[in-house]
Amino acid sequence: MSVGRETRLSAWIERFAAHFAEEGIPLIGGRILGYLLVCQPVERTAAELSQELEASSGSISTNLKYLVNVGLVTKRTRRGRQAAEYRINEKAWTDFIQRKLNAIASVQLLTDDGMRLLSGDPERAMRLKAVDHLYGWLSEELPALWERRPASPK
Amino acid sequence: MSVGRETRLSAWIERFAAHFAEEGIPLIGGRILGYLLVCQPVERTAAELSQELEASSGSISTNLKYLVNVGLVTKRTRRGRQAAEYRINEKAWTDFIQRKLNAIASVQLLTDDGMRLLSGDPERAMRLKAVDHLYGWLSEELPALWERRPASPK
DNA sequence: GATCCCCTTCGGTCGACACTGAAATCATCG
DNA sequence: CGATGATTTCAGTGTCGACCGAAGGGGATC
Repeated sequence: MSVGRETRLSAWIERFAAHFAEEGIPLIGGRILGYLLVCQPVERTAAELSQELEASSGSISTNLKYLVNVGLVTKRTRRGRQAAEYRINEKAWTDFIQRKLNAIASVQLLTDDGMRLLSGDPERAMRLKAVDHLYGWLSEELPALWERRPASPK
Repeated sequence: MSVGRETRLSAWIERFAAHFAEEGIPLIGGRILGYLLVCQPVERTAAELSQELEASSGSISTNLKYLVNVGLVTKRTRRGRQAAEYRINEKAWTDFIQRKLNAIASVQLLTDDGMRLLSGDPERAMRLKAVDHLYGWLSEELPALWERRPASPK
């Protein structure tokens, strides 16, 4: 007997959340992200998320606030509806990833400052130079690569 | 009256450590890294690091073990010397960065699995598809970019 | 304005992890 | 083999952050 699609999807959501937990996103935040990526219908209220994901209303609220803040989720309120509806904002994933790439490239600012402090002592600067060289290259190439990113599929 | 170079370097080390602390590397581990990148002479014993960085011998030991493990620092023991000497391994920075890039690209494995679970329901898969598309592109381009990385400067 | 939901806020708990310092371990040398 | 000096191990402490659930506040409907 095979497991149902929804069961497998919830296992997938858990894997999804686990991955982002390693990157510092709270587990429940990751679950919300994964869930909103595959749920039907696409919009959910906080109460629904709380029930589906078996998390307290407080945790849902905190994490939604965070996700809305970074743009990965959008909140929609409607007149005549007391409950706000939340949905994934696929568009924001580009910014999300760009921030990660920038974080890597930004080390170059650090190594650069370090090199300045060691100017006049090339011998001593050798170790830092090797690292600076690599990050210098990345800070050139990563933004350039990013410019070539494809548009979203239709 | 201007501050000395060593004072400014220790401030730089602190910034350096702070950056990597955000990426999950313990503060003391980051300090060791920064310090070993600029110290003169290049090799230090655990006891010296403990004194210079004002950290307990235990913390130094734990963090050196971690740094040696990921390859960023190498340990050298010498006959006739009870104290091991530690130094930066500039070469290992490439692997270190590659792991970061891989971590980003590896999300594609997740989105791919998700797409499989939603096959047969293109409507519902639309949101995930947008994200999968982006990560698919990254998982092509990042390794390709990495292949073009420059050799260390002489 | 009273009622009813729903959401957010907030105090409190729990677990994880960095760090310390002392004790145990290990290697070298007399 | 004992002494010495260095490192690793380990138990204990403190901090931080995720999470919960109850209390409070804001809309919407009547």
